[in-house]
Amino acid sequence: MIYIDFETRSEVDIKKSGAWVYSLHPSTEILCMAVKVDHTDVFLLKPEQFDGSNTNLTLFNCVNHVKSYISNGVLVEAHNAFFEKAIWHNIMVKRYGWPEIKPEQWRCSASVAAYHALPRSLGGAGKILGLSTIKDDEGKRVMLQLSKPKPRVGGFFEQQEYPEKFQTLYDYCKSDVEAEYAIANKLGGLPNRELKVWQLDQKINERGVHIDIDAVNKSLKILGEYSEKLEKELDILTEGKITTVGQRARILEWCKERGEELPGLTKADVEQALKTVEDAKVKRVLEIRQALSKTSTAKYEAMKNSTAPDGRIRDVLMYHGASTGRWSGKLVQFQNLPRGSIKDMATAIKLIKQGSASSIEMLTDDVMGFMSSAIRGMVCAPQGKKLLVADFAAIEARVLGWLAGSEKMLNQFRNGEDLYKDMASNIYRVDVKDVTAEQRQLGKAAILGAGYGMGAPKFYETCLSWGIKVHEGLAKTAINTYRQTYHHVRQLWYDQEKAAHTAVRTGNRVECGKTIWFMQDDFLKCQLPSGRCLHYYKPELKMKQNDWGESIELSYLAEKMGKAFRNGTYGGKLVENITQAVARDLMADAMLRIEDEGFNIVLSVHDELVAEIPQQTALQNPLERFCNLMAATPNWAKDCPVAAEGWEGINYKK
DNA sequence: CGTTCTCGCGCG
DNA sequence: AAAGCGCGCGAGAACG
Repeated sequence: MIYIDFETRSEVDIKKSGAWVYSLHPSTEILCMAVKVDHTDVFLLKPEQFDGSNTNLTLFNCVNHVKSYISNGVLVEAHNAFFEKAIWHNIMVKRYGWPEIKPEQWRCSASVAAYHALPRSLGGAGKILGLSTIKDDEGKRVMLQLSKPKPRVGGFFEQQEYPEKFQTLYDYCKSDVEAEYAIANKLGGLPNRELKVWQLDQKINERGVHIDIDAVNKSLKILGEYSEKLEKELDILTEGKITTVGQRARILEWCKERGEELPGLTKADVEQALKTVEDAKVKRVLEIRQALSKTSTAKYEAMKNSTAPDGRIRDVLMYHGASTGRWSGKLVQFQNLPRGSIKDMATAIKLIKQGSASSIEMLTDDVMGFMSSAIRGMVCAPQGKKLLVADFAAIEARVLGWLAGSEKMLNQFRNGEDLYKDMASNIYRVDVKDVTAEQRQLGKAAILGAGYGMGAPKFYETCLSWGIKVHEGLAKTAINTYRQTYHHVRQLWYDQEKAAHTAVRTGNRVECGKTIWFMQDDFLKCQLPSGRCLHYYKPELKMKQNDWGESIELSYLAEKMGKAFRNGTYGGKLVENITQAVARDLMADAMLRIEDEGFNIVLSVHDELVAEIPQQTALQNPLERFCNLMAATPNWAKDCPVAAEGWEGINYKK
């Protein structure tokens, strides 16, 4: 195994453009590369040494050895390998003529850390694992300094001028490789199945998602014109006291001065206030706040910054981004695109491409809403191709029913019954055929919300935030009805909590339904039906005083913003973790099957898959095949009622 | 002036 | 038997 780490510099902001666009830019340069071969000492190469010159004999031999190892297929590990891959392919190979490293040779220590539910960052993982080779803050500071142009004056810090800074950088680079090695030593690699999943993740990330960049540019123009207009109005309206809609404190203060006191400025607060506010100016300010608070502009900016010359954005999926194993998003976060309400996306995009705010204003008075709705459509199939999109139907509810062994719920899904209506009929004690649309809404909220132990007060709040009519008594009835109807689910909360506690207390292996809890090294592990494990680092049981008395709480070590803290957990939460994790495993399995059959996956959004295929294909009915592959269950979930449905088109939409 | 923290918002 | 959960990003405020 070879461990590597690059330090680079560029005019491009990697945070904004992503590693791929960064690595393609002509201003991007390698400052140094640290290499460790197995357990031998780390050595450092500067660019002028990449061809073997300017070195002593030892280093010269090292260079040649590493090149031949790589050509012979040795494994290469990096921390967040996508970055090293991009630099390798676009700079080491293209500029310096080094051999390509094949996809199957790469390993990533960050993905291993993430698999263990540890911090993804090198420093964070090293720190929480108690490794001695932790990152030095001074080194990091210097790295950040040397990696980008000097503030204001421009130009880079050069080695001749700042030899000490460069020495700090070289040491930092070498220590990063040592830290990477230490983490790899401590945690090992991914289990075989997960290695396959990670390799697929990399394939998808390298393929990228295609963007209609012309439409993005036109959208930015429209958004710019329109928000400028509204901000000007805001400025005039408030006599310069408020200049942007993000000025939370100023807005609240200004409203108060005019006799309209708001509890806050959340979406719901503003909606509520708009109903009652008398003052016309306050009303207009809130309207503008509402219109411009949409995150759409930022999304379009992010797309523009990260789209490569070939029209694709790469590295938008983060493997095992959530502790449950779900993917999370990067750069343009494609996991939280607004659903939008545009029916005819193709026509909407055509309109946007005409590029004028006024023509959209003629169509709708909610320009920002329209632009926000159109974001999904920026993702599109390139020339000659089309998108296949499919999603799992109510996957978490199905998995929960399956894990809990609730025959009632499983049969409802197998028979294609409407669970929401049935739930409503039980809550309101009316016949299923008499359930009103409004009653069904509450039934739906209960099915979606009550599965992980939510109590009546929280359920009441949740319903309100979803705009569902409810009162405290009704919320209580709904929660009780859910717990009675699906009592196996409730039982699962208690069983999982007990099993986890027992495993921590005794160190024994504890089977619980379809999962197995056990301790290994410093982790409490929960083995899922797929064989993958959930991880809880350094678990502890402690007495805790609650509203309802004293009880034993399970907690584990987590990290946020570089700070370690104990995260308490309990039955409902564990069941949620397991359910989400199993749904993710079904997705990962589907992805492997689908990619294997020649569909090119470009996005995965928890329960939804987007793939590209040529418009002309030999396949009879590609969409049907796609959905069938997605809904097929692996051996470990044979009796889990999974269903998928989809559509095909040029522009992505909901 | 740059970094860190918090809040709010979008999705599942 | 009481507790919904999982993310990332942008913007402003707070901090140093």
